[in-house]
Amino acid sequence: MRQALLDAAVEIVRRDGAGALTLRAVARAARVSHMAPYHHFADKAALVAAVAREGFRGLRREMEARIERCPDDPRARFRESGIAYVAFAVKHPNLFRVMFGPETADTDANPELQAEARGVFGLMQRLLKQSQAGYAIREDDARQIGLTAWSLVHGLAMLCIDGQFGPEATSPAGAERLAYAATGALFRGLRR
Amino acid sequence: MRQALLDAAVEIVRRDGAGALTLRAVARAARVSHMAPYHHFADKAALVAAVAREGFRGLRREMEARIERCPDDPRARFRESGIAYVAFAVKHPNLFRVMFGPETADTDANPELQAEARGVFGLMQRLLKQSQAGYAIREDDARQIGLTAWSLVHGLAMLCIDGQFGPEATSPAGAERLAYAATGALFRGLRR
DNA sequence: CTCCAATCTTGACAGCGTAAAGATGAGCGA
DNA sequence: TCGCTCATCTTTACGCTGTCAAGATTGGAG
Repeated sequence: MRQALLDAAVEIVRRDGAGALTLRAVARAARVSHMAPYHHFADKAALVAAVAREGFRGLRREMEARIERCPDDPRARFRESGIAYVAFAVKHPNLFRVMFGPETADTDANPELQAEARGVFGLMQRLLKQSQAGYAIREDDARQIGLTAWSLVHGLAMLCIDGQFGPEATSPAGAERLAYAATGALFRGLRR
Repeated sequence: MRQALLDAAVEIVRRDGAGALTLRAVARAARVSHMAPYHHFADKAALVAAVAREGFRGLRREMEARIERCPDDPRARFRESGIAYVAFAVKHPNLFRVMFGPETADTDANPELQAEARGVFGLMQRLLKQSQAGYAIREDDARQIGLTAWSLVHGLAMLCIDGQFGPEATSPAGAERLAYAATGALFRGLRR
């Protein structure tokens, strides 16, 4: 039952955005009374947090699937995880916005959600360290570089789904092209 | 009157976040009936867009003020504009979230807001071109580099105010330190 | 069989965005 | 001066929302 409600909530967010995510709409989709969800989620914020958690799990799954394409090149694995990050955002923009939306942000009271988010960053961090072990990346402060890389792909993802880069960036192909170029620039640096 | 309503709306967002932004609350703050705002804003989305526009103007003002610190170093000016971007987000997190929030994102029907956003990117783009003219940055596809830089500072700003970097990143000083490090990494590149 | 705890339902309330219609009042041609 | 017009503001009302309170159902432990 809880799973049915959660599935319905994710489906609503996917189709109509976070603004359409309503406890009553979820209850209707699950064909129960408008108060039934309260026996599985404390309040609306808890439901939103559960949706976000589902999103983080999906993001992590797609990142892990993608880096399996190149098991032997640590540097490419690190880079591809970032590409997958942007691709996920463009493929599931509404879900991505919920994952980093204001309803979710102040939920410091939700350690499970925070753990899931840290898991994504942890994956990138692990890939970065493996890249450094392969001597393909300078061994500067690993955390600082990880933060920089995360910021780059996160900002790219956000601006893509906000349409700030134009409509061509909202397609997976266009977004991935941008992500390849941006991560390449980060690897190389901007100097001549 | 319209300005009074808008000021009240900005104040509410600043203090209590976008969730507290309500047509009726704005009307109460301006001591008018709950329907008076409709004679100045078509609907709630228009009010939110106006608040976001105000935010973009403030962001641009802070960026322009900051780059005046170093009028002679084009490369530093470009970099400082990015630092100011992150600093603004941390200083006005609720406003920043409205500027890039979902209510604002789908408002492609609001060309004024879009123009204001493009103005911010245009400023960064201009500073980048001036950096290139000074031969301190390689003259690759300027738009691509601009997009990369914008993504980096935007993602850094978002993750800072989401608390993903921990509490120390939510202070202006901490966020600026992160922004210096991240932009430095982008300039230098990550290779050894 | 009984009882209890978990689960679900019904009903109510205030707050929200917004539609419809009435009130107010300043500006202006006669 | 009168009376019209139009922009502005108010009042009232509707359906939607999240949530509280209280009753109904039901399946398993004693």
